[in-house]
Amino acid sequence: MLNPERYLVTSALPYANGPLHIGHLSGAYLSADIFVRFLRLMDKDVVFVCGSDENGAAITMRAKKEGIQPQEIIDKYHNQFTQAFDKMGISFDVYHRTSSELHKETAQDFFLDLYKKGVFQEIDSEQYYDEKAKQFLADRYIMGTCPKCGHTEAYGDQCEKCGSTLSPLELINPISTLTQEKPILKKTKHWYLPLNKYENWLNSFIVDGELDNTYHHDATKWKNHVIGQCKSWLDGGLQPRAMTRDLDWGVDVPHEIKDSEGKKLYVWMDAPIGYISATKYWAETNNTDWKPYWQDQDTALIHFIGKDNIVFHCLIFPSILKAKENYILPINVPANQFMNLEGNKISTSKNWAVWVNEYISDFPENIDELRYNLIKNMPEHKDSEFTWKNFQETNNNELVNNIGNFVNRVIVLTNKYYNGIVPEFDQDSMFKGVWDEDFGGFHETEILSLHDELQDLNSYLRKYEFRAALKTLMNISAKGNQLLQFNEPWKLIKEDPESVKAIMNLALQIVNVLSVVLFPFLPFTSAKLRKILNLTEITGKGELLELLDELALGELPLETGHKINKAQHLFSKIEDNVIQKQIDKLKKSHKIVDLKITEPESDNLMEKKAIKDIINFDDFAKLDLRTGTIKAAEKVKKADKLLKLTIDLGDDERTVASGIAMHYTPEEIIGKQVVLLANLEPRKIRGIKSQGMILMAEGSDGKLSFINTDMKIENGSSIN
RNA sequence: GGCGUGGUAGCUCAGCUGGUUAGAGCGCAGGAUUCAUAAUCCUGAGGUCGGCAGUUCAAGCCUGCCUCACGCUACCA
Repeated sequence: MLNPERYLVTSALPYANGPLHIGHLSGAYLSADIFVRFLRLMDKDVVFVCGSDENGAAITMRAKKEGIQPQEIIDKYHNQFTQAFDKMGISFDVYHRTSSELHKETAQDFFLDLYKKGVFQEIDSEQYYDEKAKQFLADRYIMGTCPKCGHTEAYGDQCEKCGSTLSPLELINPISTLTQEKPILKKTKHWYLPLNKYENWLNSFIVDGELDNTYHHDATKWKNHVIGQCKSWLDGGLQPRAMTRDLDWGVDVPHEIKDSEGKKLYVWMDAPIGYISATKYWAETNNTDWKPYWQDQDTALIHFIGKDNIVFHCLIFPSILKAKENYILPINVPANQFMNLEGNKISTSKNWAVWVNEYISDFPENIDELRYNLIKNMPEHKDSEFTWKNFQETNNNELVNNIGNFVNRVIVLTNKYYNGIVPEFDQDSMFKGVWDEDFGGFHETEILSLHDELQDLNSYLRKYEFRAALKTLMNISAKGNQLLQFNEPWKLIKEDPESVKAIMNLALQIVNVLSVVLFPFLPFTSAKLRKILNLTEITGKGELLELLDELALGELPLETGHKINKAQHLFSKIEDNVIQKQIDKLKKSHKIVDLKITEPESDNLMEKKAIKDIINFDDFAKLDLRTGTIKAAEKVKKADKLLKLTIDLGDDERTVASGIAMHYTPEEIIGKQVVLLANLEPRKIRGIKSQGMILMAEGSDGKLSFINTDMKIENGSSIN
């Protein structure tokens, strides 16, 4: 599709469960916004959709924790998101929400249609059910001991301590967080999308860019890490995925379907359809038809996301659309990697982040300055890093000194020499050119070079190379500075005022060009500059296309005789103390959480591990507990968490594999006295025959500690 | 351990299907200049392209092994 008739651009739906940080912006929103603004400048038909993802168990969890209704949570974050995106200049055509009726209908229609087509596999499985609360438990409503790291407060879907993905059935001692009761296993039915059936089809879509042996898109233009991750999944073989869950907050599985009571659509069947419902909402409010944007083959669909969403948007959602039939698929998914902050990963729970709403209130006049830095460091191909120091440097050295200064010198000189009137000039005037020094400069040839430069910028943006495009923009302004420096109009004005007119006119043309191409990147600065130039604001109605045409024809976009306004600074320097304050703030808030780590995680509803069922003395007597000393310890190869220990039990010696490598190094535990459960059935772990188990106490932060005797006691002593 | 992505000047990164003395921006050093927010312009220093081996007339780019970072995954009574 070389020249699509229209574009539909999406940004990942943010989850209405916590505030936005700069990582979100640099991942899925800024890139999409630049692209969309660019398309508008080129007079393309484009719709930019997004919205809040407001369903799922995590929202009810949070509501419960804060003691308010889920609706209040989603309203709070939805409003916060709307405001943050608006202030940051993210120019969605529609920002919708998945709690709306329109979305529910859309998602349900989708599901019902797939159901009627017989796409789903109905699978009965056993799931945890809370008899007291009379409901099936979502993964998030079950807590228990993580089978992988032993963390006692792991959720049914994930252990936040070791980060592993779990299924509720794996949890040891599961507890319902609703009632603190032990849940029972009960049969439940769910509908699965047989992704395995789409494997070949997906493979040619991803690897060759072909759909049913027909060209769809240029797969070589997709980012390596996107194709790489998809291939990795495809090579591993896809499994059917449940499209429904036993949840209490979300879109109901259509009631027409048997056994659908109490079941909700899972996020796969919910969030991406939010793009479609958002488009419908946009069409309704604009009195137009949504269908061409999702069903016409001449529409280019582009998903902007972070790397965590690749599989979702490249494999699962396309499969759903394929099953639905007559929907178009993305021509590209330019996923970004992650942005780190001051040497560490951005983390919401550790409060290591620059929050968008806080930035907005701390720097209400410096929105474009943040946009600039985030674009300059956008993690397009690998993880990148934001530092406040770098933020200050790019602002002071590039925005203020390069572009801001150039614009200012031109405006000041124009006002000084020509009373703010764009001067007429002689086309034959010659001066020192900046694009092609060999031939010397004529106004006309320089304008053509400027035109070429804009074409470069244009092609970078088409390729989603936003860093390179931004650099081209800065290069135009650097050329402007050279033009002034090479020709020194402040000297020349005395000897050759006619050439100065040509030079200044050219400089003004460059400034005018900047006011247009700034629009996708720094929209607020663009508007400010247009005011200084006494021109109408750029709104994205084909202005760049028009500009390119005029330049190619040798016409002057900024007409001679036009009167500009007085000079005004586009940017101002950011001082050290301001930056230091932000760094201090970041470190301080981080520390507070550090202290908290020793307390129970605030997210956990279950404060303490429940006492287990009563056992009788005989049960206890079965345990043979012995003291022992660690004689040797070594890391088990090919396993991150395992240590192979040799325990001295006096007259006996045991080999034990223990999952403590994340907590202790082999060196530091040799010689330590421990308590061993000596009559545990031996088990082979990673090729090692493990004969027993070391007793460990686990703190609420998940830290492990050896159980020890009060005083030194001989090895092999029994414990009662 | 498996899979994926990345490891290029002090910092942040470009380097297309392998082809002459490896590039940019920032920082640094020296010089020029004053219209401009002590801004600008010029020049320069600085890299055995993560390591080792191989394929080739020729490798930053291809192959193998190793290593480090990040992500997914596995082991972890």
